Amino acid sequence: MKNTRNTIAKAAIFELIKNSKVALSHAEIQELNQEACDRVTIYRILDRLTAEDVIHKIVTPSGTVKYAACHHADHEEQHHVHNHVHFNCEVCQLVTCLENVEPTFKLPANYKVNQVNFTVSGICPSCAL
Amino acid sequence: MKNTRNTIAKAAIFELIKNSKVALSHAEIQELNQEACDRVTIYRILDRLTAEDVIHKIVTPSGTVKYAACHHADHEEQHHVHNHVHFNCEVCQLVTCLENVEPTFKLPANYKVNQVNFTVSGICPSCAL
DNA sequence: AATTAAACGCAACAAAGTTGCATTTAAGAA
DNA sequence: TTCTTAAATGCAACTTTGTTGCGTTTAATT
Ligand SMILES: [Mn+2]
Ligand SMILES: [Mn+2]
Ligand SMILES: [Zn+2]
Ligand SMILES: [Zn+2]
Repeated sequence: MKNTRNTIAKAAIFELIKNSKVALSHAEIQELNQEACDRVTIYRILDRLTAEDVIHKIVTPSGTVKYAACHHADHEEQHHVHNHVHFNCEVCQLVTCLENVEPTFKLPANYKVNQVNFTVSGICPSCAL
Repeated sequence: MKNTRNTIAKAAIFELIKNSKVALSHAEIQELNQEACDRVTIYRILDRLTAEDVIHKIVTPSGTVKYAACHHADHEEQHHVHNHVHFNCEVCQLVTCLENVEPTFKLPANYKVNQVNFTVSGICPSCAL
């Protein structure tokens, strides 16, 4: 694996994502980070954190990209598959990892799975009241 | 429901999507259509066809948006839920609807589902050879 | 044929993401 | 500690993707 360095910006952005109860977009991260580093740097840090498997990328049906921390045990698996469901509320727009909801499905023969992206959109319990 | 008209451009684009074995992006559609109409018009037609439920939108883990024809029986349901899996090959980049693969999952109480987007990426049978 | 709102083209804009390159800096070696 | 070097950053420029406003065209109904 290629060498990776622990920089201030990387640590700060990881903290933001780890402490958030909901998935964050690039724009939200930039704002939360008080513009402490360049937009481009954030893109690159997000790519690195994703490659290191400490955060994962979520793409909603509307096309917006968000990031959330991984909650699997460290180094438990070489390359974790994020097969849990992400819920995207159409009202509050928040995206949450439903870590306990893991869909079961069976692909036809000879398909090799590397990554899954399960996103469900609708209305979350808070907005349903 | 709002009035919708059958224009030449709309019919042409629907044909392209219907006759394609794989899901198509906006850019691919524009090229296949020989630039016969404006980019903006294509965006609007895709929105209309999606609203009419004759095509559906697929967002891949890499963030690219594609469209595929719906294969459910016409008017079978008021608002069809596209709960089948889409496979995105990392080698050939093609996105295919696996109509027969419908994951089962159970959300916690009080979540209302309106739409799902299940995308699996990896290596397709053709590229695995 | 007349009417009318849907659809269109075009220009301008906005958001999201990428690339190249000079400069800075984390981290291991001396 | 200092030296070394490739990783990481900032900045500018650019591309790709999608949106909006508005005047004109056109499908569909009367
Ligand atoms: Mn995870
Ligand atoms: Mn369908
Ligand atoms: Zn909500
Ligand atoms: Zn393939």
